[in-house]
Amino acid sequence: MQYWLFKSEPSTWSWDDQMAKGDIGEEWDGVRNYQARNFMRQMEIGDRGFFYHSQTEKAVVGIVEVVALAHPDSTTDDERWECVDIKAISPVKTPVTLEMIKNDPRLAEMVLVKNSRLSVQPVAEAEWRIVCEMAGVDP
DNA sequence: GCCAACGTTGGC
DNA sequence: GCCAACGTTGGC
Repeated sequence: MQYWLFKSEPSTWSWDDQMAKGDIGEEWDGVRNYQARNFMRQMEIGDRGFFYHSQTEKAVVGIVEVVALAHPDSTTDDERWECVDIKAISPVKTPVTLEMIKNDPRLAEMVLVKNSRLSVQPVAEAEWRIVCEMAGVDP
């Protein structure tokens, strides 16, 4: 089991949009970055991830689960691009803001801090537990 | 709205 | 295969 972080602009695809899809989930499409795509190829069914709102909110707002392995991205004919499907598991009790993450020295190595532009990122197990604790959800 | 950081593209 | 130019992202 691995952990991930999915970043989205709420004006494009928000946590509310994701929850509205229920257990069926939705493609994490639109990724046009090789690093992000390669991480999605590594994902397995049942892997968990944080749903992060960039731009206005800049916070982890929900927990998601991978429900489909990487497959061609239906929004393009370009066969280079693939994506997984994810479904919402639960919202967090307390959104964990980027500021909170930056202020915790234990999270200084998070990709979110080190490479803020990467839209799909791996999360270390220790980081997962710490952020879950801050968010008030079970790891 | 600005700007820094980064990734991608294309000419050589 | 290098590197300059360009486009995009995201924090501030």
